[in-house]
Amino acid sequence: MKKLFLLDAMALIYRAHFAFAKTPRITSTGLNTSAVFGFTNTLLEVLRKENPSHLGVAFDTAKPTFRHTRFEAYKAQRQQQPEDITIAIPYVKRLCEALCIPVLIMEGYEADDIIGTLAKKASATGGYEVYMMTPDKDYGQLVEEHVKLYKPAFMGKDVEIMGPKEVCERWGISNVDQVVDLLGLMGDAVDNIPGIPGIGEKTAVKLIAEYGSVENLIANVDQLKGKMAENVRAFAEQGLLSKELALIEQNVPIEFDEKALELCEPNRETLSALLDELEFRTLRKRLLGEEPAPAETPKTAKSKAPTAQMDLFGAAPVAAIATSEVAGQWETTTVRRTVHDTVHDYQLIDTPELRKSLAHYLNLQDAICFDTETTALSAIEADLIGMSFSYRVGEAFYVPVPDNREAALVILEDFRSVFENEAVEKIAQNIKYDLTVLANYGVEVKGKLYDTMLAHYLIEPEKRHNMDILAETYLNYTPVAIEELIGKKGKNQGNMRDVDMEKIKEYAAEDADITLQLKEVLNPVLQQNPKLVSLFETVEMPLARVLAEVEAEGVRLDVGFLKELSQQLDVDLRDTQQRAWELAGQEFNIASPKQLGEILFEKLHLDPKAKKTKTGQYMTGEDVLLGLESKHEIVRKILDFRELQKLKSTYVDALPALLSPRTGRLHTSFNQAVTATGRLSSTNPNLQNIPIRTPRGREIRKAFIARDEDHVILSADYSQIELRIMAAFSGDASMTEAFNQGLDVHRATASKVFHVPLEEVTADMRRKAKTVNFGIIYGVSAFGLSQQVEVSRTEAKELIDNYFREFPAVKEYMDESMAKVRETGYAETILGRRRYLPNINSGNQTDRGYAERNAINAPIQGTAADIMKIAMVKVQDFIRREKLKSRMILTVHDELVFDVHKSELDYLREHVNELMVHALPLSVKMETGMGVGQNWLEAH
DNA sequence: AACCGCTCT
DNA sequence: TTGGGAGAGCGGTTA
Repeated sequence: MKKLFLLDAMALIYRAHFAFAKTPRITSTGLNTSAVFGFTNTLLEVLRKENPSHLGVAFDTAKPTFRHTRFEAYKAQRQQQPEDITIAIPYVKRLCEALCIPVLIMEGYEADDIIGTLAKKASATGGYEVYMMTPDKDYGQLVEEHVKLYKPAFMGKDVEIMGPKEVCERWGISNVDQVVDLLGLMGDAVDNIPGIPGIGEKTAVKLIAEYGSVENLIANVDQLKGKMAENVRAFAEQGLLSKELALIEQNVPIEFDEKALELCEPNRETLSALLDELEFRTLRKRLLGEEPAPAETPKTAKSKAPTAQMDLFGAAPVAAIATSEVAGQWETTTVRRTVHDTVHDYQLIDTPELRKSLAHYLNLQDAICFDTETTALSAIEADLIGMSFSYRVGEAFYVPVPDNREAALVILEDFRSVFENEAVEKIAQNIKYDLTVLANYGVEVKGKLYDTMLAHYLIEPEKRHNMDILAETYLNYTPVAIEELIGKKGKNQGNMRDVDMEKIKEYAAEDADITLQLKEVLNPVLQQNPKLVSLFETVEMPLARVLAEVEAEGVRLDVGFLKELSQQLDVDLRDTQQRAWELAGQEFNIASPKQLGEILFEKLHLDPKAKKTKTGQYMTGEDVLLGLESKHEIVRKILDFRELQKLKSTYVDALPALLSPRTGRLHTSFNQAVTATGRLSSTNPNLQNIPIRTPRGREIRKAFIARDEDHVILSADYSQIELRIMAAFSGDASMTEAFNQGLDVHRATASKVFHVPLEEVTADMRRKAKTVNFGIIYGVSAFGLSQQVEVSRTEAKELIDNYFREFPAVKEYMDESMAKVRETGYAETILGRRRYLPNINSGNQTDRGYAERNAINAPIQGTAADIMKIAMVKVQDFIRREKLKSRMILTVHDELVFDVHKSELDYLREHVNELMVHALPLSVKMETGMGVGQNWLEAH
């Protein structure tokens, strides 16, 4: 049986383009090659894995198709094709030609019509197994016994091959022809098929299961009720049209030329030139087996181990350890990987002798790279499956760890000396995770730490920092995906324990190897900026250790209290909903902004000029609703409902579910490499957004309690840290003075701006001044300010003008900040943490404005983060040094929270205050606020 | 998956 | 007259 692959170039190009959206591949000449690269990889993967006998690549034409002529609206409002894609298409065509693959184009038809037609023709000959390669779902309609849908691997998902059975199961239909009925109802945003409003996938599947087709559904519309019946009636024609649009043409006047589709030899010259132009170095090497210029292999740190001869297959570590008596027991696998064309040597270390020998050699190194394999994403819950080590590029070792905890501890003992060796630097990607896992097995990792993720965070704070992306960007290498081992996420995700040892070894060892290589590449970049080196070594790396400890400590949660609160909220919620329904005169989903908007503005006509969002929905945000509060009783009910619903679902019900089964406590996870400014973030759960503003929300803080009767919660927060930094950076005399004299800075500001003595400042004046103070930090405009303070635009402008007149240095500082960014391209904190703001020179005023505000905010917010990070490191050092029973348990941007043993309260409070205030002295002094209580609320 | 809305500093 | 202060994460709805 011959094997024919038909590729939908357009769909694959689009997919590749968006897959690389966050970190596009750019050549030295500025050409974005993401789409071409993605497509090429997909194409080569098929050639390698599937070994087709025939292959063709179909494109759309730029000319209008029969769909355009038949349906005017078709693709009318389809968004403009991204420029990078337009540019990519000719390259993809050239690539196909160089690879001797026919390019299938037919004027007036789209790629799917061509593929549909050829698939049917090929299938009719009886000699072909046809695979249509595309991520598009509408191809489902073409599937038959020997014509299959081939969905390429994507974002960790495996390749998926769908025959008629799979397609029908996927959509819950009885016949693949019904795919078009489904699309007719639910529409398809990508292909600009409108469908029927209000019908999504779920509903469409249900309706087609019952009625079989769009036509039959329309004929039986009387059996439907409510909104659904209305929609189907009103949009019946659109539904039929949509179905027709979704139908793929299978009679395109195109010949099925078997000879032309046969695979043939690439044109090496054309291909070589093209790959050079695209700067696809690895691909070039792999396809043509030659390099334009010998690429330099990264060199590892100088090793103390005996250096062995490197042969082509890099058997160095075998020789290196051959001096030991266990030589010969090393099970060496040397694999020449076709995908990456990389030579490596990964070894399985699974006997006591091998482990001891490995540990011996690890202890001789200046630096080692390691990684842990575990059973869970959450480090707190994870069981160790194995560890990998590497100290020379291309060489790595994998040590499996048994399921049984006792046995696991025995193995860890073999490596305790290594982890606790102060003289050996430890390199890892996201090292906090590994520290936590090992700590749970009683192993403390000592010595200098080097986290490649954090190094990259300092180099490129706004990019992504996961290892796979770093490897692709800096090593031009695609590592084995974890999904290849345990499958995609979801209910059927496999357990790493069940995976073949050889595969785990390759995967795990590779991670250590790659991480080591990344350090070799990233560190020189970091070293170019001495301030970043210092920030990395004295702040970020020590902090990673601190965070691991804080996370592992966790917080005690009063579950009984939350349970009661939940029941109370439930009652209140029902009441509020009932009352809102009565006031609306009908039941509706209050949580649906869409339905709510319709009730408020179309049924109750609360605001004739209600604003809509860009997606055509009424805006129903809190500020809008507050403006309507006096118009109708229902508005208050809706605001109440929203508050209750938020509290219940996001906090009261969610938090207890996240308690650790192991410790019974709540362990957040701090992310040290996500924010653009240097702040930390907190997830699973986010403990940095626990309510405090409203009385009812505040209650939730009562659930965060001290560990027992001998402990209390201590909260310590920096007072006005960002404003103090602003005062210090600008050198503004009166603001500095206000702080250094310990005045209420907002009151002092009001006094100046409104020209009244301090004691005559009213509450309202202070409120306005406070808003301006905050607004300034963010680079506010008059309009934005007027919204916040609820004053007229004129008054807001006056306020700002007065402000700048009274605090001229602040104005100067803001201008200087922007000027500096215009000149250098980045904003910088006091410790040299950078944020790149290329849009500061953009012609687009929205983009430029955003960059300008960031030029002001980033150094301030970032410096506050720097200071807090230093304080945390110092405070934790103090707690360790003094061997206190008290623990740091949370950090919320400018606040630290402790679970304090009562006997240590005064001592700790005093030192925490000192360490925070003097963490990084500025010309404006810092102040803290401290509070103590049985729970987090009382501590404020 | 995108959006809307809402929580925090 | 519409763009119109910063940084985050999460739950619910909708398509």
